[in-house]
Amino acid sequence: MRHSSSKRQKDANVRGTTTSESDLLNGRIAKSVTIYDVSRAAGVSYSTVSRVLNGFEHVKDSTRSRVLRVAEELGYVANQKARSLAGGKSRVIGLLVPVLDNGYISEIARGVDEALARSGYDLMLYTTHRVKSTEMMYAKAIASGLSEGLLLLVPKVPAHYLELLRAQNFPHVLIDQQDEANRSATVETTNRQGAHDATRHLLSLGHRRIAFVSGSPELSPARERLDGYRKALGEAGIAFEPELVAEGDFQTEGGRSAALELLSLRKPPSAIFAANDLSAFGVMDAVRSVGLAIPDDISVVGFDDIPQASITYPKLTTVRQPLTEMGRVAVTLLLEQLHSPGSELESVVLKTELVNRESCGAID
Amino acid sequence: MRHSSSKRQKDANVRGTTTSESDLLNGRIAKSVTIYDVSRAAGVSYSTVSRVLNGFEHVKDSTRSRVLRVAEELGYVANQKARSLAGGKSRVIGLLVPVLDNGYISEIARGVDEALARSGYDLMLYTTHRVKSTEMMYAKAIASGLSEGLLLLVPKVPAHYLELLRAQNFPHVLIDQQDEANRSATVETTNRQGAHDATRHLLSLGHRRIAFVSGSPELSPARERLDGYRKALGEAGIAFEPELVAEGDFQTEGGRSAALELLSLRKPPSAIFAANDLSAFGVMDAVRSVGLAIPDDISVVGFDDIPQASITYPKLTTVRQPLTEMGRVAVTLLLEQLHSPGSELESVVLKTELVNRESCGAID
DNA sequence: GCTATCCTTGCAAGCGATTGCACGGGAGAT
DNA sequence: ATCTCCCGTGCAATCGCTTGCAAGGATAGC
Repeated sequence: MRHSSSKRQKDANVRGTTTSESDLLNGRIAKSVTIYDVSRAAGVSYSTVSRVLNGFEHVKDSTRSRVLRVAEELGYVANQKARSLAGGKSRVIGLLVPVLDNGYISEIARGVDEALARSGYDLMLYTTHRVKSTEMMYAKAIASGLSEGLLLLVPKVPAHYLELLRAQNFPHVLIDQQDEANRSATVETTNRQGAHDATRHLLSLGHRRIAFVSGSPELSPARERLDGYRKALGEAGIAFEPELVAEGDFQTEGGRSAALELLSLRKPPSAIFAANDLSAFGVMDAVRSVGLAIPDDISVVGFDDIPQASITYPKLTTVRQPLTEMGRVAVTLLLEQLHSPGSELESVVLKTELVNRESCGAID
Repeated sequence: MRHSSSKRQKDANVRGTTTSESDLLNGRIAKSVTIYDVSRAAGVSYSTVSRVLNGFEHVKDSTRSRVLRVAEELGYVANQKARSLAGGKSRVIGLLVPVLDNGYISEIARGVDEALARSGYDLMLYTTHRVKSTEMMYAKAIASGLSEGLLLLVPKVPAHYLELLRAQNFPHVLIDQQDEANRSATVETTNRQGAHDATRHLLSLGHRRIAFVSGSPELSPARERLDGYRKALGEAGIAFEPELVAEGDFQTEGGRSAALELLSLRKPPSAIFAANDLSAFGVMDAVRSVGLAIPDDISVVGFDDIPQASITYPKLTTVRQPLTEMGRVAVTLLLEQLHSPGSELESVVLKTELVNRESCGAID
């Protein structure tokens, strides 16, 4: 029953000869310094080292500081794999995104990254590449077991997958997505209100025929924005005209073709509100391609306020979503779950805000 | 000496009662399925399971398929932590970037992500947040030991850090950055040639006073682009005028102020070549802010061809770097190092290409 | 001065996997 | 028919770390 210790002993010796003390002190870390190395150098047991490193309480101060000093000297860095395998924490959280190609996602990711860095967590980035394969996501994110928690910035998370996360009690937060079942923490924005604001802005400028380029209707934010648009119209006593709503897909190309469609109506709109900035860019391009000017002939409004929105010409008037803030808040929510497992699930709704730039003009 | 096996035995039994066979078959994966679970269910030893899972050769076909089937049925997914701890591969590679806020980086990251996904690797994203702390990077990327290799998309990698990587023989690839010592694999583009092409394009349009908004001079691509600009000028018999070079920083703001400076010269340029697209956007904005038109009064050329370049108005003429391709190639290079450790370090130089859009006009 | 209690610390077990070594059995060689 | 040799498989050890349990020492209460 005590062969284990002798095994360790031998092991330590072997390593001790391979990596000489001087090598270590030289900073020429040949293999890697383990807690055993530290424990030997500090003259304590490895469990004591572990306790010190994990901020355990019952350790004599002198011991603690000695261990800390030695660890520092040897250039010890914890092996996260081993640490988490043994039941400790990996300090890694995963971010699941569809793709990496647009400002919307990278801005949120930036917020996530910042907040994570501040809390000493590392970021594992999982991309679904727009493939909705439950198996893949399951396997990658949870079972491979590298991350302690998961941030889901995926348009439409398969219900089955969410169930899995809940069943396993795996900490997670949905970003910019409703949770019908209300059993997951979420971070959303005031989509309806934002769309309402944008539409009212256009109305206040004198526009009466305001078109809407929608997002993919199966996504809740897309539906909410359409709602906001209709509500504002209704309040202004303007009848909703289905022909003024063209279906887009939150992408530039979809915005372009939707706009082309709207522009070719026998009674074209004087303003186009796009469900997000990306499609607004397509709208702008389409407007110009038929020889119209922005904002003189047509006003355009977007949604999101991704960085590109302020470098277009004219600069895009849009509804700002606090993207990086959303990322940061999501991290906060996730960390709360991690730190106090039993606690109530929180959800946060962030405010949108109309950013008035140059793409809208008054009508007279 | 044989207590170990009995320990395993007991362990397996305990688990067997906790997670019943039916539970597993129901897909209600309570804890997590290990190779022990699979081995018991398949009636083989755990090492055989491991061999099958790792595609080892000497396993009877019938055994192999049985194990595979059982693993599938139980929903087994390898625990990467354990796997890599035990000496196996983690199938994770790290990408080190300064920040996440611009198209240049995310396009490359996209290429990296795609290539990685295709090869079944996961991506760990490390952000330096523009802080050049060797310690941090070292600790995060290598010592925490999660990644098998590292992709460095960092403007200026501290020499000390590179040394560390080499000393440890840690697989890595530098993206868009020269390696003076030539001891690391790199992926670069024809910066000099690209700048040369852009300048010649402007010359062919009749421009004689061509200004250059440089990038941060401590970065090799920035220097090379300046070189290409000067070379083209020289070949056209035009004297290099220092006042026509304004220092930028690869950011939009820097581009704006540099352009303002150039535009206020007593003999302002008729064309401005910016060291990258981001600064070109600043240039465009500055040009407009002084009441000039693009391309009628001033021609503008950028470098990179990030996605935003084609949504500006007018659309930006620029030197295209195959960004996603760079990411993909970097992955290829890294994977080669991973798979054949001893082999020669490769470096790749990708071709740039002038993309002629709308921001340049002829001079008459 | 002696026992009860808490503080410190060490040992062993275990996380889930890989892998060197060894062993039994069938195929090919003589 | 006997001897190699290779094939297929199992056992034990190990990766680096966390943590329950237990023991020794110091401190405090009586």
